[in-house]
Amino acid sequence: MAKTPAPRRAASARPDRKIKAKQAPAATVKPGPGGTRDYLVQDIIKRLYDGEYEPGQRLQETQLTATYGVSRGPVREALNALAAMNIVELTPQRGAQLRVLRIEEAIDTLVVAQNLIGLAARLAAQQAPDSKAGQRFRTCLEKLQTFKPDTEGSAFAVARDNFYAALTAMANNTELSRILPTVRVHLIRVQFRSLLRITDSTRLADYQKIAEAVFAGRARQAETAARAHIDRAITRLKSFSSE
Amino acid sequence: MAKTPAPRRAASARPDRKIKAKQAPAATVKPGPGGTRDYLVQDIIKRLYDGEYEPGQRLQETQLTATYGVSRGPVREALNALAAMNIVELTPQRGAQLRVLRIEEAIDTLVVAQNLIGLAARLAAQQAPDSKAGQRFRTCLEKLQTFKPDTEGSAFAVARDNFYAALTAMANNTELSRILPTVRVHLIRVQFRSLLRITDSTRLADYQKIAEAVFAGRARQAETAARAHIDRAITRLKSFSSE
DNA sequence: ATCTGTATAATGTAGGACGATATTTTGAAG
DNA sequence: CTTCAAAATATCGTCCTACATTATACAGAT
Repeated sequence: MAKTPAPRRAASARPDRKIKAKQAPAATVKPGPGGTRDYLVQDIIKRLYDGEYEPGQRLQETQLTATYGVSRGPVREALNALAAMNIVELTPQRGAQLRVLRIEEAIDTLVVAQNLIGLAARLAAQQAPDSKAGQRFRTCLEKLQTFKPDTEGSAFAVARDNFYAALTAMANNTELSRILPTVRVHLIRVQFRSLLRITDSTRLADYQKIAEAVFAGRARQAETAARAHIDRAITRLKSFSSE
Repeated sequence: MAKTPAPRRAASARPDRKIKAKQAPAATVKPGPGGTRDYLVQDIIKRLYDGEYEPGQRLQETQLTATYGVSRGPVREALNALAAMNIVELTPQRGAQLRVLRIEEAIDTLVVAQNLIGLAARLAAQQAPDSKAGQRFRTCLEKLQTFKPDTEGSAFAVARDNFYAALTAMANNTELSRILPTVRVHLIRVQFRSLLRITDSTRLADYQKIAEAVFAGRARQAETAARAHIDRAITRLKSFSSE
């Protein structure tokens, strides 16, 4: 095995990887008081999804300061927020590094997501299907079904996020609403997209099944369906981790 | 004579609650580089457990700066970290306020905690009991048992935290280890101490039962025991919320 | 070649400053 | 006297500078 080492600072160990320093000064952003940190967080996530930043890349305060035209204070706060979301890894005196999920960690995340989303489905099924949240959930499902089964890209990702968000909202559990968005399932898709593609073939049917159980008020069945859906991804990843 | 310091943003919504400012200068702390923020977080939580801070109290940066003898930077970072843990509520331009849970929110939190801790117990039971994490778990259990059944205060809270942390560590799921500490079950105890006291009578037995199942490798039983333990608190709270 | 000490770079924190904003207080109008 | 509006005040959000601490890189010694 090659060294596992975390190339500490400047990837001197692998000078090959030239992470192109951002070039776009990004026109100093100033969305208003209190919004700077959130903007940084959102933008860094966006760039990560867009491939502009890649897992493993180090995020240096000075560099971010220059990129966004803000001072170190908000930058540090944004990095702390990202660390709380498990998107970056903070090491004392070493700064922030975009997290790279080992496949085992991805499985761990999915296992937790499986439980929480299963819980959400169960709770949602116990709510009135015709409530405002229920109707929103129905709308999100229909939106999802407008996509072809093999659709890729951010449009479907957004629709899926909305689907889960609506499911969570319908569950009507404040703590669940707080905690579920911090489980960064999407990071897994960013990193393991190719491995998971196959499991996507049945996803629309899965969503349908979950929704039907929810609307029928069958809590247990809704939970089972949700868990089964995520279980496909887990199984798929496991088959690669054991190789 | 100038009137009392005119509390700036006195909780206008509830002016009744008299909050006394802390007085202990707390001797400037300097645990080393990188440790300042964590120390602040831990100490604020500790004071909350000890009743020195109470839910609803506002935490002002200037005041914390004076109390701990650190600058605003680390204070702000600590407050952000506490917000990520849902211990304080941050409002733009209004600062931090120790969170007050409505009883329904407390129940929501316990429901989520029930699932996650149940998951932790199940996973832990599937691990080797003699592993390093297993031994640590055993140690934490023994430590817990040294407390009298009706113990109150931060010492027991810390021991219980360690117990759950050890259980989680034994579960060997990185995502669970990240997410479970952000579910602040103990805040509920701080706020609803009187309502939950009765359920405390059996807690030591509950912990024992969980640990036994874990060490015996009975995953299902471990999960059930963990869920049952938290279910007591949920039931208790529900009986008050429906009144 | 490996080890060791120094130089360099980046983080962690301090402290001061200023604009923006929420709250309180003051003042005016009814 | 009550109600509403404007001024006063306190606190937050951000910027800036500075310095100590610490990890890394590099050069020199063994």
